[in-house]
Amino acid sequence: MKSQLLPEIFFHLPTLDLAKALLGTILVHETMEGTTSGIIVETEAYIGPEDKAAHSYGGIPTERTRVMFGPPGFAYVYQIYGMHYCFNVVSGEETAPEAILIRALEPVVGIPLMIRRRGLDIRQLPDGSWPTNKLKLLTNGPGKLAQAMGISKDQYGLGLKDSSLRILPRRNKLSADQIRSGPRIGIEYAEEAREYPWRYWIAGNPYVSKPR
DNA sequence: GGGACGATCGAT
DNA sequence: TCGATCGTCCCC
Repeated sequence: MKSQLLPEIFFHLPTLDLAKALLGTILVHETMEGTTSGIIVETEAYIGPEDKAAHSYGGIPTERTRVMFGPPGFAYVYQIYGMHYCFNVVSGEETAPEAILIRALEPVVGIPLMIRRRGLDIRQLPDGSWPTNKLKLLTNGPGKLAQAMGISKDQYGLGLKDSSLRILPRRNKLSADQIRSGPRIGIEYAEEAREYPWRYWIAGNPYVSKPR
């Protein structure tokens, strides 16, 4: 039987390739409150030290960014605007401080727990399904999905291959025409780097934060 | 020690 | 378009 875990080499893909390869994989988090999971539908690559938008720009590690300067496949979690957390997959070898921001998920497991963590009022339809227009509010943005998944600084540095926070393989490979790309979000300050088309998402997926 | 700011979100 | 809210970073 095929392993349910990703092979170690997966995380050693070049960062832009890994940012695309992560689309369609499953992010799982097991906590005391319960388990949640979702399909990764949107990613952004940050390629320090040359990328002015990357926290590793300039190549000098800080206490916050030190995990980016280690091997790939570990969690880089940081707080932004004093109130939100963002979750990243460290990529690149130890000489390359790179990471991939996970920007949106399609909820799969633990939807009631996600709803509770997000403080929203979302109810099942009479047929037992969830309304997509409401459900997307759980995880269509990096701060939202971290809150829904229960990800905070406590998960900083966890190995993503097989710990309580892990990424599992997708069942079917996405074809190239199912992947879209464009400039990254919220980095207007980054001069020439703001144009780099390093945001990737699944075409037509309703859970993407900014569908274009 | 102090000041400026941010890979966001949600209300207006 | 704007305010919330505070850890991080960098300068003094």
